[in-house]
Amino acid sequence: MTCGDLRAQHDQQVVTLNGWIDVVRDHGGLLFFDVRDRFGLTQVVLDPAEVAPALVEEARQLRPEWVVAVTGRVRRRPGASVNAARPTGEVEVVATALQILNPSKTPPFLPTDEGGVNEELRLRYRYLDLRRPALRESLELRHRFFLEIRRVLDREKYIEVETPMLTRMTPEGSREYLVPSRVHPGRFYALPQSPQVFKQLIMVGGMDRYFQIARCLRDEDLRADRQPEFTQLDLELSFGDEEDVFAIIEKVLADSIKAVFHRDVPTPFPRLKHRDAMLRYGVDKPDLRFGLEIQELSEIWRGAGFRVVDDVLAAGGVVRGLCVKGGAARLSRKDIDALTPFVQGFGAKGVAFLKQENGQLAGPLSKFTDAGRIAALNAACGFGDGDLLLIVADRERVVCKSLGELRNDLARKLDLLPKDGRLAFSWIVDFPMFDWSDDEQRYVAAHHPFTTPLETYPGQMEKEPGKVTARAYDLVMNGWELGSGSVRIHQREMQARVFEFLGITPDEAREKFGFFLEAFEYGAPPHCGLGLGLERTLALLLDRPNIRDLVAFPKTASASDLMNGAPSEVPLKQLKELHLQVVDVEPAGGGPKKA
RNA sequence: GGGGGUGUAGCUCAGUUGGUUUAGAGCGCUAGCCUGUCACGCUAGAGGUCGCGGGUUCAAGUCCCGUCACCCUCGCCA
Repeated sequence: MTCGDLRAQHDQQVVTLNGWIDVVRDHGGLLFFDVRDRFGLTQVVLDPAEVAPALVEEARQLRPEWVVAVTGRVRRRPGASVNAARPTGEVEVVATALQILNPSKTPPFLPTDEGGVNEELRLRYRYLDLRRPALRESLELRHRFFLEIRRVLDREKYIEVETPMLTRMTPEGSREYLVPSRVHPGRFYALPQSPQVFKQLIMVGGMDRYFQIARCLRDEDLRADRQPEFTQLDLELSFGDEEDVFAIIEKVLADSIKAVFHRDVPTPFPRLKHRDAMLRYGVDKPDLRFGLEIQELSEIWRGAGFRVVDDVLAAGGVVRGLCVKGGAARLSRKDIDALTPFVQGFGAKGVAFLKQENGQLAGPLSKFTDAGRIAALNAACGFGDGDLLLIVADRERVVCKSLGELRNDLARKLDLLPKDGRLAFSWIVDFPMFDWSDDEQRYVAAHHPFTTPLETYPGQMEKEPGKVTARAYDLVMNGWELGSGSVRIHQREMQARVFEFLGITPDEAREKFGFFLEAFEYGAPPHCGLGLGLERTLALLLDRPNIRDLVAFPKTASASDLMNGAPSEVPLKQLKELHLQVVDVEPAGGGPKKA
């Protein structure tokens, strides 16, 4: 019997409840307390007229968070004392025996504290935080969501296969956590940034349809939507293509979101070419819940005499803008001025604007705007009376980033986000195969080097690498990247060409992933797949601003665990065993450093 | 590595231009009273190195410098 079970139908039953004292209401004579467990809350009553004085005395010692076992008889509450606000509010348990299983110190915060508690404190006492309803709900929904995903995939003939945590470092990709080998001096395992290599080998191994709810670890700087370890739905299938991946992922999400959250997910998800996403939304993870699309305005402003614009266009840059309908009145001069430092944060020089109010043009662009340009703007984006046009001129990359971030910022400020809990999923497709790296002065794989390039003619990769698209795709929802995947290269020759183009020599390739390439010489099937961040998905479904509350024991932005103190120093003896020596370490703790 | 924010009682916060009484409030805690509460109520009490270190000043929670922790973010995250 749990603390959430009892109803009027249990009247007169003798039950024992185990749980935590939630609150005590001592009336001097009558004494009430609520016993709480994961399933609910039940009121217990002691009446001095009915029970032994010793029992009442013992009950008076009770304090919040003590752990008890209470035995008593269920009874319907007298008329006016029914509490309709609680599922168990029709009944109470008349205690006949009380066992204190464990007292509790006064906790730094109570599960019943409604208001915000400092997150640092919550993380330090995470086991207390877990008693709070919000976190309990998160973990229960996480459990049910994962369970549903497994059910759907099982029905679709996918099998879950676990892959190693102690694995081999992979070149490229994110920074990895390393684990020193005791047995092999100077050698290290890496913790997997994802099961990428293994899942492809599982395809070579003939499993046909694989998935895993897999832990991934990345040693990169953290954010609200990034933890050093997180959980992915990792999936791979053989003898299929993009369409099969889209179909199964859409099914998994639609079915499990319907089952667990009772929300409808319309399928198929819309698809957007990467190039169009960048043009229209400035980012590769657009929030499609609102419009306010970016407008290409280079040709309209060309030759208008605006020096900044002319210089940018002459240097091969672009001019783009956002047309804020009704924005002339909604954004004050002060609001608009504040946008310049905002976009400067993304590398732009500033924002120029044009306002039309009662037929009058205003703003720095007005003196460069003749009637022809007004007409052109009207045709391009419907710019008219009462509207505000914000433009950024710069290199394309900077313009995209600035306007993309500005678009999201304005959506918040102008309240453009629908409040209907809409889940705007989309597939971003046709990614470029290669990105030019200024740092390394070479092309790097945009997704990863096992992604199939899609050449428009043989040899395009070598001739026009920047124009080759990749058979890679991202899953985006409400402006968050939830997952990404690709059709993998399964033929040795194509893999060799990609490596060669990336400047990975055959020797290097053999040294770094020889085992992987070798596998592909033994009958690798065509295959493709995807990895989907499950905490991010849950955070969006539950409208949580960060993913920490989807994880039982999360880490801080500096990758510390405030509860157990990880990462910790280790005894010298252990370092020696691992053939490690720590150098250049600052004195530990917050004390002053020795001169 | 860069930018922004926060740090005062166990918790959530207030604290004016640097100075007035002993740095406050609510919740929690402790004690007493209370027989139908359910955030029980009433009365009283305890509880503070103002994150830490330095500096300016007759005087610092308040100003300056440094530092630590946490949050948000840019870079980064194939």
